[in-house]
Amino acid sequence: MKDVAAAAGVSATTVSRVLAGNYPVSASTRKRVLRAVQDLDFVINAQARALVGGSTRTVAFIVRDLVGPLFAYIGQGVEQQATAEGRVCLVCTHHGDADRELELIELMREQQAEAVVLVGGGLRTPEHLERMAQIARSLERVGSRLVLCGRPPIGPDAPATVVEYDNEGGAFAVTNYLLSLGHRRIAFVGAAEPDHTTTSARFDGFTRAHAAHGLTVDPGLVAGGTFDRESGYRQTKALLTRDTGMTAVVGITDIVASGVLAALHEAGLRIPEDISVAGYDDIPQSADLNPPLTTVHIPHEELGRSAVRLALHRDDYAQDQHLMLGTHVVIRKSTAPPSVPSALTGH
Amino acid sequence: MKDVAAAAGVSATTVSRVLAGNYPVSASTRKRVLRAVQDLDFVINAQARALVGGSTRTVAFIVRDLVGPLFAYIGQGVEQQATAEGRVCLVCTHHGDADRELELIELMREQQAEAVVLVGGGLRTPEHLERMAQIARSLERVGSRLVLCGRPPIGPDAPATVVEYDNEGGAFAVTNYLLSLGHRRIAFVGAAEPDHTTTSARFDGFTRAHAAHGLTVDPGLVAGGTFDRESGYRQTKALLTRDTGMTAVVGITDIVASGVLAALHEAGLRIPEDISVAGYDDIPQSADLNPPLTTVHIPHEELGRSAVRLALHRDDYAQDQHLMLGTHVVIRKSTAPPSVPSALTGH
DNA sequence: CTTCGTGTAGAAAACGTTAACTATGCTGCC
DNA sequence: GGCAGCATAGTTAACGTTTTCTACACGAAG
Repeated sequence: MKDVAAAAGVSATTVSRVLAGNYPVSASTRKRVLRAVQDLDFVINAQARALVGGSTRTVAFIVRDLVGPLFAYIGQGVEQQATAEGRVCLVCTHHGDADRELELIELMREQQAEAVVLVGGGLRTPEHLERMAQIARSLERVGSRLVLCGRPPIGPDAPATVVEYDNEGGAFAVTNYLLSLGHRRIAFVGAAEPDHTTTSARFDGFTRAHAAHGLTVDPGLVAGGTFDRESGYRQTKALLTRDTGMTAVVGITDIVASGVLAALHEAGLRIPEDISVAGYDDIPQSADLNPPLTTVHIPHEELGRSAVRLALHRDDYAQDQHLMLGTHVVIRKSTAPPSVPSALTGH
Repeated sequence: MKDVAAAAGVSATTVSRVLAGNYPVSASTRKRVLRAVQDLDFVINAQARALVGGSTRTVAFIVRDLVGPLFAYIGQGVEQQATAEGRVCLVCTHHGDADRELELIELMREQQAEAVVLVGGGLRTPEHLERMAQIARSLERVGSRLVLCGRPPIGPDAPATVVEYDNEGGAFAVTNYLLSLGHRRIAFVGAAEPDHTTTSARFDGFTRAHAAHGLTVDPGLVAGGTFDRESGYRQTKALLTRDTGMTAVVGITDIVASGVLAALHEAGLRIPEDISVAGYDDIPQSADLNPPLTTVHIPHEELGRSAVRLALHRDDYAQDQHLMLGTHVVIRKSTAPPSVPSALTGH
């Protein structure tokens, strides 16, 4: 910048003012400065500006993986809103490791991010919650803001913005839909990690729908596993060997459901004639699966956008730092009434 | 940091040294400092450190969209390698706007990113190439590095790291495969934007394979469109109304191919019995399409990792700043010999 | 007993920018 | 003509680190 100032025959302050445009500068001076900026191909140093200006104009988002379509869509929302608000985006992945997640938040605190958006579900043990609350307070102290996007609040005292969706309600709705079709033996694939907010909320909805129909969930129909396709495939294989009498399967995720579908196809079962399948998330490619998948829609992008919007304008939205967005079932071709409902009901 | 120093009864210099660990500090002093850091919940200011230390330890990657699975996988590679090298990742999207892409590079120059990775194909007009070369030089001047990931080099004089894959070769191979099966009327969907590197390379491979069989491409079988599913769907609809006699379709992208499949299904055509379909990219969900898609595999993640590795260690890999990774055809169920090959050959 | 080296600590300058303050030359008014 | 007020530009300090240089004490060697 000194070089530019010298080339234009002015002081550094004037250059700064021309670039920022927040102070009157005469037209001729402005022209000379701009000319020098061009000639020297000068760009401002964002670090130095942040150091004195107070804000880095940076939003961080921390996500399980870049490749999971759900995360990608939420991430897209975060990025778009951040860009729209003139911010730059930092991104990190933790691959499902809760401790790594905390480390990353710390790293983002060093980076002085204006907001740190945690995308997707997370661990919910008392210790982890306590550490998270502490981190939320640490962030607040440096003027940053913790944002939970797709995850329930940490606690009443922790300063955090929360934008979640009705996870449990969606699971209730899709399970209820299957039950209404006449299914009584519904498997749930992907129930491991009971301390994970997404897992527990979805399983709770599954259970509550059964209860609403006066039924209890058969533990033999509950399979564990992780959030990937491979897991859905393997767990379904295992279920099939056990002769559970299931007529429908709910995958905890569309990705998991695609593994479920693969295993069922391999076993020669027709979908939905022989067995119904439902997923969760409504990722775009669900419509292209074979058959197109019945699932629960989440307002992915809106989730990400709101997260950033609320966090950056938290003075304007002061009393509104907890948003719950709705979910709804999307019925496609992978679900139908069971073929011999009465015969199986009493199983 | 001054607070920590005061709390520990030492100077700021000493605190810095304890944290950096690059200077001998007595055990007792270290303990006191660490204690104060804990008590005050201190984190270093990355901006200030970057300002004096010279490096921001930041890698930027600029991508069309976060949600395209191809980009996501390459991005994943970038992020992983950057993290492995102790860097932090900045991400931006340009949604296919080439000018916006240039703006973003400029923005990343302000951010003093150590490397700026451009993911995916791009525009290739003379003017754009010239501006790009200029930007590459600008980046070099501030110690940063332009990295082209999945795009051919700008020119011999532009300082850039290039990690590309054999785009044209893959298109040749998959087209050649269809021709070998006996197809003679092969449509190409997604050929708009002829100045786009990805489009032109893939179309060139398509053309060259025809030439190798002594054939020329019928312009009536070449459909335009963009890189999304909707475009594949619409273009295929249009092709179907024109009675082209096509027995196979190559989608410029797996995403486009999924739209092609949808349109063909809707028209009541069986795949591959009535018509074959191939895609490009081998995104993971291609295996779950109906039917599983024959496509061209790209080493997505390796592409991203190499890009970062080469850029950050360009003194070690000085003479090796242009890498070309291989592609290969993945044969699945969406392709088969044409049902009445001889009848259509002479079309 | 001086001198030297070594281990540890601090002071001061520097990084590139902005903000608060100060200075200069005009214009216009009494 | 003197002076208030305004438009424009410059000076200086500050942001939070690291780095370079300097300082001090202590033990060992001559």
